[in-house]
Amino acid sequence: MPMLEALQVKDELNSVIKTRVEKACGLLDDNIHLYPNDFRRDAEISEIRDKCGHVDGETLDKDDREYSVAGRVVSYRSFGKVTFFHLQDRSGNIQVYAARDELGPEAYQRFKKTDIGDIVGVVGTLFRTKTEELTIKTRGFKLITKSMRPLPEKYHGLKDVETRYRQRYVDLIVTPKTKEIFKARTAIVREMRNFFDERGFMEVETPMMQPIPGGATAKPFETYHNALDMKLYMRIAPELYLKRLLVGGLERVYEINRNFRNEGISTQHNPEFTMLEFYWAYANFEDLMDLTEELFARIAERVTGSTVVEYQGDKIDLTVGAWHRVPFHKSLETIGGVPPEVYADYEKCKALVKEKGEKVVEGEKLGKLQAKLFDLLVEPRLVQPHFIYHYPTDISPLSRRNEENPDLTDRFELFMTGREMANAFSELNDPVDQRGRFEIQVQEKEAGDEEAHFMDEDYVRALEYGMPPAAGQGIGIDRLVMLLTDSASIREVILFPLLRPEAG
RNA sequence: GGGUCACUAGCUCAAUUGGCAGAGCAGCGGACUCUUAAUCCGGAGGUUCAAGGUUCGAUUCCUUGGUGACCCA
Repeated sequence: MPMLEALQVKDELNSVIKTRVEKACGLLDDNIHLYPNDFRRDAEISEIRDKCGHVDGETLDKDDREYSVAGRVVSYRSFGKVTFFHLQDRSGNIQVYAARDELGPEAYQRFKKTDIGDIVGVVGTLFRTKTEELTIKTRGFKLITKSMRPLPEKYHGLKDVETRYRQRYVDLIVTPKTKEIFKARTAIVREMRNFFDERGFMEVETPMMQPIPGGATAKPFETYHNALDMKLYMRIAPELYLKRLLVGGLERVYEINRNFRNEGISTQHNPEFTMLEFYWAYANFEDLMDLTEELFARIAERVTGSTVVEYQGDKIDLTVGAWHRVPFHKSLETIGGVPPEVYADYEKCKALVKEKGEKVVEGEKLGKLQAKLFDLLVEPRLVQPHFIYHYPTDISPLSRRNEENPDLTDRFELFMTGREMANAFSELNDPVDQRGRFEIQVQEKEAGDEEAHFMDEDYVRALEYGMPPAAGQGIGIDRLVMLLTDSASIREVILFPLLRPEAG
């Protein structure tokens, strides 16, 4: 039996798979194609439900309209001469009834070889069972794709998270919530594009492989181009390229794409993640706050049906106008409980950071210490949406200085559910100031800070041509999807999260 | 990077103080024409994550490693 050997997976041929392979061999012996591609469906399951979900059984019995549907067999209940099963396509599930009296003995005998997990095509009319369930009565039946592996248990489903992530294809078949999350993810991104397109923003794509990684404080992945004999970095942010486009006169641009950061993995961090970044000429960071409220409220409304969303037991109010706006220093004081005489004093600030168990690196600036206090004492308490604005200049190397206090920048970060959701600022477009800030970053890099910025001469040159005043923002798409799908881990909203190779 | 926990049949889970490794579902054979976690009868299914150690005897105790989850940094 060459088929059997050909299908054998050398170390995984358990008895269930073996039985299915043998069954497949039997089908081939009867000249039944295991993987035909000539069945054409004329309806998706949700269309049938939309059309006939409310039609009563008597009316259905008078209607001899036949539907052709295709999908995966996900359950099976056989009574000998009659069988019920559920068929699942991308749009939903429907029960199917197959009876020997309807199909004829030979066809029914062939049908009985169907396994759970097979993809089949069914042609039939609609009726209601004794329990009033809308059901397709099979007149014709065809195997479309033979499944060699058993699906997880029908009642408990697939519980093991490792298997769910590694074999997402199985998870998508058997866990309805998984499919919902990724449909929501697509809807969120689509809504986001609509929002910016309507406002005259142009979607662009900028390099993901960059000779100089920039635009964020993060450790990059390194790679190498052989033909050019050149070291490259996977981008940590598109920012500096998008702002070059402002110099070029595009004025309103956005990009939704992947960033890569060579840092730890957690329930909130995947090494590759998706960001929206957009840049808006002749606007400032306060305009961005208004726009952000509109954006979030609209997406939440369209995707979940409400501007108040439930996240891990908290009700988060995204309604326009309900958002809080608090200056960075004031948030340390009123939310973090750090008095001004402490956060404004370098030594006292350093002592408090150490007391809270965070280490202090030699030569670290006051702004960085304040940011550490913020992360420890303020961020976890920001459950409802908060714009925290006027960040210290020395941790904001690409932001425009505040006109009244040059030690602060016109920058905000957006927090909710105790985590950062967005980072935004009025852009620094003074090339002299920008060069100076890069130089300070380079010094920090030389002092051992792996996350400090590189000098980017071409970016400074671009600014020297003149970049219009602008505001720009980055929003983490994965975290937004987590929020709107009530997902506790970022891995739930990434189809294939990064995992170590399987053991063995 | 540190800590805690988990890993047993295809899936979901048991296994007393260290004493023959089990159940449900799926699958297989049989009965069954309205079930939906269908039901009934029968049989089958194991490198207990891996390697080593202690022991007469290890799923269980110890060591090291692997993978994952959660918490902390």
